[in-house]
Order: sequence, then C-alpha cells, then structure tokens
Amino acid sequence: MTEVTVTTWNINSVRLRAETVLAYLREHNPDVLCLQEIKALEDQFPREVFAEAGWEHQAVAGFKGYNGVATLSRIPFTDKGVKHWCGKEDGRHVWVELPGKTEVHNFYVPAGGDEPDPEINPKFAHKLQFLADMAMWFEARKAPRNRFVLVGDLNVAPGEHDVWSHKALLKVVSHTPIEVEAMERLMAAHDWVDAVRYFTPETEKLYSWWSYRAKDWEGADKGRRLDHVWVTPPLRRHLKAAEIHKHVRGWELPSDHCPVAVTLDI
DNA sequence: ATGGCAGGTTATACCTGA
Repeated sequence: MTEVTVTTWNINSVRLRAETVLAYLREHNPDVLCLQEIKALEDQFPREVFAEAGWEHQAVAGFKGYNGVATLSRIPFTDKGVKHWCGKEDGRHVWVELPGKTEVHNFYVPAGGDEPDPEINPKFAHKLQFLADMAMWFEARKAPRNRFVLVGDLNVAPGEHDVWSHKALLKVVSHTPIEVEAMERLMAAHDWVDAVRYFTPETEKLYSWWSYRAKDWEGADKGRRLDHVWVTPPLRRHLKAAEIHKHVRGWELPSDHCPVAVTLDI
C-alpha cells in the first residue's frame, strides 16, 4: 500500500501557466497531477520544466490551440495511452497505469456550447454523446476488482449544491437535467464513487470553477463544481482525504478552475 | 446578473470556454 495524492486541474493553457503549475507542485507536492485544457500540441508541452522539478513521468494528449490533457507523475507508469472519442482525435483523454494496476483516466469532456438542445446545437450533442460513450466503455470494462481513478474537467456540476444557484442554472449548460442524467448514467456504469463528496455532506456547497467575468469572483462566489475525482468501489475504503484548493484561483494570472486533490492508498 | 473576461490562432477579428 502506498499513499498517493492524485490532483486534477484545468490549467487553461499550460504554456502561459507553466510557472504557476510549478509553484503548485512545490506547494502541494501531488504524486500525480492531471491537467486539462493544456492548449498545446504534444511537442509544445513544457516537459523539462516539470521533469526537472521531479515529475519526470508524463503522458500527453496534445491538440492545437484548444483542449489537450496531460498527466504528470513522480511515480513511474507501468503503461499509458491516449484514447479518442466520438471519432475525433482532439486531446480529451489520456490514461496511465500506476504500479499495483491502478489506472488513472484523465478526461476533458466537451463544454457543450450555449444552447442545451442537441437538436439545434452540435456541441451539446457532442457532449451528450461523449458522456454516453464513456458510460458504454466503462460498462464494457467493468469488473469487480478494477482499481480505476477517473478525474478531470467533466463540465457537469451534477448536484444542487455543486452550483451557486440550482434554480438559476437549471437551463444553463453544465447543470441541465439532461446532462446530469448523462453523468448519472456514467457514474452507474462502473459504480463510481465521487471521492470529493465522499468527505463532504451533499448539502454543503462545493465549487471548483469561478468565471473570469465576475469583477470579484470570491465575493460574488457564483461557482460550479465541474472538476471531479471518482474511484471504483475497491478503492472506496482506501480514500484518505479530498481537498479543493480554492486559494489557487486567487493567484496571479489564474486559471478559472482550481485544483482538486484526492489522497488514497493504492 | 450569466456574461461584463481570457487564451489561442495562417491574429490585429473570430473562435473557444461554461
């Protein structure tokens, strides 16, 4: 048994914020850091910056200008890979296997555009298809002993208390019933345990994203919990802690998302 | 009061995010 911390963070351009990532690594020392929206091709990813700091094991699914995910680790990988979804090679999923056969799946689910209607909005249709395909894939791989961790910017805030106002956001993409149901089907597909809610009562507000548009993001506090860490049932009793590192949203030149860290024995 | 901001790109306008 090894205690590890797995952290997920939508960084909104890893090239612009490489030094910010480094500061976070030094302050919080996660074993595994899963980044989304790196907005870089694999060749453009600042590998050396993180390798020199001690996170030398890296798996990158790059994409030009948008999207892109990367997983950094102090721990060597026993395997790794990039998977494509919905017929697009658009940098939304990279996975790694840690010693002990623990898989860490790092996802960036499509945001879905503005209009929550798949008939008229192809981005929303893509988001729903992506979540449905994820559910199908994990259902097909389901086995009682699987030790999987699923993290990332899933772009859905499912619970009433995962948004600043349930009522105000019912028709806003990220919190509409149709997306929440798609996410619930994905959760059921592998009996996923929400590792952050595991430590916090359902009725307590939890956010991981605050819009850039608010003059005073902290004062207005109109957040949403879009970033998630889930584990399969065999890892449930190994969960040790979960933290949302909100203070990072207040750093200079911040991402609009903050890191979400889960500590568990693997 | 969700978009007033932010990042990237065959850039100086338009796409993306959510």
